[in-house]
Amino acid sequence: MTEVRVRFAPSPTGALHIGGGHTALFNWLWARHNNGKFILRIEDTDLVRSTKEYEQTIMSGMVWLGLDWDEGPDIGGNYGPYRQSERLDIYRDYAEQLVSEGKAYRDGEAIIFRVEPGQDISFRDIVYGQIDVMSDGLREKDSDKLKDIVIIKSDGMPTYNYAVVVDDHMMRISHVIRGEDHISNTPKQILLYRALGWEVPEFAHLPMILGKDKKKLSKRHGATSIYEYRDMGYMPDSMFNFLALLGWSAGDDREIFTRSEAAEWFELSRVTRKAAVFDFDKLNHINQEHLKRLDPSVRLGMVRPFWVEAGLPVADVEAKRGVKYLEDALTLMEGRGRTAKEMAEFSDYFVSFEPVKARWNADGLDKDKLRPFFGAVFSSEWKAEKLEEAARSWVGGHEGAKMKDYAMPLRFALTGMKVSPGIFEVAEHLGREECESRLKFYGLL
RNA sequence: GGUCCCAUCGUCCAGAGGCCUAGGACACAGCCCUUUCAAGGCUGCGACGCGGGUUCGAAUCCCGCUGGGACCGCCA
Repeated sequence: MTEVRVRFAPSPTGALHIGGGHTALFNWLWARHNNGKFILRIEDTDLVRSTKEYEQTIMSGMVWLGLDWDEGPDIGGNYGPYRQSERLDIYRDYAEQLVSEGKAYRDGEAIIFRVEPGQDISFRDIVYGQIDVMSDGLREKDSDKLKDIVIIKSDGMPTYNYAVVVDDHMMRISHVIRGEDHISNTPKQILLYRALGWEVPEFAHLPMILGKDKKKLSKRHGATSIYEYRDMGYMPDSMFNFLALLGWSAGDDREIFTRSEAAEWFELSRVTRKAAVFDFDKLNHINQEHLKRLDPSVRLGMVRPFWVEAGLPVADVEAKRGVKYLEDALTLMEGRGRTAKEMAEFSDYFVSFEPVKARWNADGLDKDKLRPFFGAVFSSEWKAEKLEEAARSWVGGHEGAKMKDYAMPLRFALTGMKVSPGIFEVAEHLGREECESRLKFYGLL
């Protein structure tokens, strides 16, 4: 069996979007599953829209997702160059060859490939199966005229359908894995492979990703670029996991997995044919699951930037109480919040008293009634179990007193929140000194 | 207009003729747990688009219809 070589070939005319990330991901999975090579090729033949900045952005998006490539414009490889704009001579040479063989003709500066009728250009797609097409089907829009294929544009640049064939062949691509929107381009490319006398690679088309309204994902659906998800607090592991599940499954109930597990289990033959809807609820759930499984130190790394962004003195706290204090705070938060950003918002009181004060209001609070309770709690050893014990025995000793009537004010005073982890755990972690100072600030102690 | 593709719960996936009174996950509803909210546990709601075949038997195979989608650019 020949080596598996696949490629992701974005054009640097925009950021890495969800659809692109999905395609790149499946290529990566197939390469890694087969111990093959994953190649990054930049298709920058659209002179006006391509920029180096976008090329950079796309690469950093892939790095964020954890998709590393083995050959590419930045690291080179044996089949470069990996930027189409640097391969112009190659395209030119083969185009001239086609002209000299009478298979293509000139039209001004452009070179056009002649499409002969009556040819069977069917192919077998790994995902979609047999796709039957005749060259007679290649017609111009709203016309019955057969359409020849432009291969070199008037500006000297190759067209997509032509460059892709030349590059995939020369880069020894074994499997062309790309979006379903390319199925109808494939027969044209097969024509070119045949004219050039080259072996046709395997094709595997991937289902499209749709928005909630079942229309192709676009700006209207909100976040479409990968980075927006990073900024919202989604983790690359989750994004990877979620995207992998769009159009593929391991065949059983395994839904939460790592990159290497996915690579191990992945099979092109298990890819679905139906377009998939991008569902935020599912993404949220997957993110939450990954957030739960994270190492404390990694989790802190995810959440920290959002605390900093909110203007909280994270560095000070780290210096004063140690990194472990923050890590443990987040361990307490486990299962709360579906994104790192939410988790940061829900736990700000561990970092600073300021946001607590900002949320505070004393409406309906009977401080005189509360003080004896807090006094009893503070007379206990500063351990969650002991604190709870003290609280329960105080409540038990006062006719008609209910735990929630006391625990809730305590929670609100300490956190400024109506919801939090167990309040005695929170108190223990905050520490006696800090709790005392917070309660005293409000005159509750 | 032409060519091609798709069609199982609201959504993502299982299902490759009998194991399906169609399974799991998300979402939703309820219950349990409980100092709150999550998490967790349990229960419920909920789908094979329609019509013909083939077969002893069809979600699974075939045909038609309907409904979606992609492409038809000197964009990729």
